[in-house]
Amino acid sequence: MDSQGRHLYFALFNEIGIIAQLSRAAFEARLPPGITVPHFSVLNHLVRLGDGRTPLAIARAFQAPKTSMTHTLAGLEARGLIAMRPNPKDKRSKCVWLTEQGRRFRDEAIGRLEPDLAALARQLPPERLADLVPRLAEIRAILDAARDEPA
Amino acid sequence: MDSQGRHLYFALFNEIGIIAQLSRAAFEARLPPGITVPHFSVLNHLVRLGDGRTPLAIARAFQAPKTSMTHTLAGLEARGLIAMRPNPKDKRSKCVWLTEQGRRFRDEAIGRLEPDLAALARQLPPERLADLVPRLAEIRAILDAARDEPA
DNA sequence: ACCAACTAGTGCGATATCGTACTAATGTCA
DNA sequence: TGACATTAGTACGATATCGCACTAGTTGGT
Repeated sequence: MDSQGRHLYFALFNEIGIIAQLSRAAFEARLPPGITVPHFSVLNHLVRLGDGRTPLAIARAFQAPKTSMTHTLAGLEARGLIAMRPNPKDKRSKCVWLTEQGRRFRDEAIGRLEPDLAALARQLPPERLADLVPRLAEIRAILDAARDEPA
Repeated sequence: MDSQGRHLYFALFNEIGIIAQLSRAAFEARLPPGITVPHFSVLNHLVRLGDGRTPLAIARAFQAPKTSMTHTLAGLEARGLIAMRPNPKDKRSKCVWLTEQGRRFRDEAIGRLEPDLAALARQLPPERLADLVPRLAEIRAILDAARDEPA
């Protein structure tokens, strides 16, 4: 591959890395101190797709290492936003349940993000980026599949 | 904004976050231990656009906080890949210069990344994603502009 | 029923990220 | 020129990320 072709991929991942960084910082600026994007994302995930899932299942949904998820869940539990209960089907495992505070927290967080999302939507109308999500998902799937393959 | 509209933006930034994470991990797996993507990116930046820049200029090019850049540059200097010299135009400031090892290191790193890039290019031909880069750059610019604005 | 291979979760350690606060130097404006 | 605001870089501290290695529990083949 020549320098031109290489540069396209570098540029792509560079933009993606910067957007991830900037969007994360913007999100966290609207969340209470100590609450990170992963914290919120997990709450949101559980509200949208249902709670009672295992830590590993949640980690996989975010393509995140399970050790990172342990840490994120510990933070949520310490703040009373989730409760971890033993998994009756597998004694090694646990199930993650939302608490009342957890649900309320997620709703309030979304309320606080609303003005920024609205401002963003004004500059970037949904229809202008709707096709982006499936295309990015395709790239994500390719990278994810390549993860445990031979060199 | 309703739940549907919100979800589109959440999905977008979620995909971007995951891609950033996966691509970063894949990159770093091909770099020597202790060398991170930011390390490589800075070397690559200096080779492509010229060295002798100040730390702050480099930080801005990556939309990164200057404290993070201090840390990244310290790592590169400790490994002998760059040299920091005083800036003759401003005694507060410094200039970052590539060493011979730095240039060689960057070339070798690209060589090690080559097989993965080629494999990626097979699954994601350049023409299928060429339009993605400017569209992401637009999003990046919007987020960057929103950074220091009032709530 | 047994034992080996595997799996879920976590403790630990190394390192990255980045905000705050500081120092030294520069710019500005009267 | 003097005083004040601004800027470049860094030290420091708090926290996030994540690989390795370990424990407890499960599974599958015999």
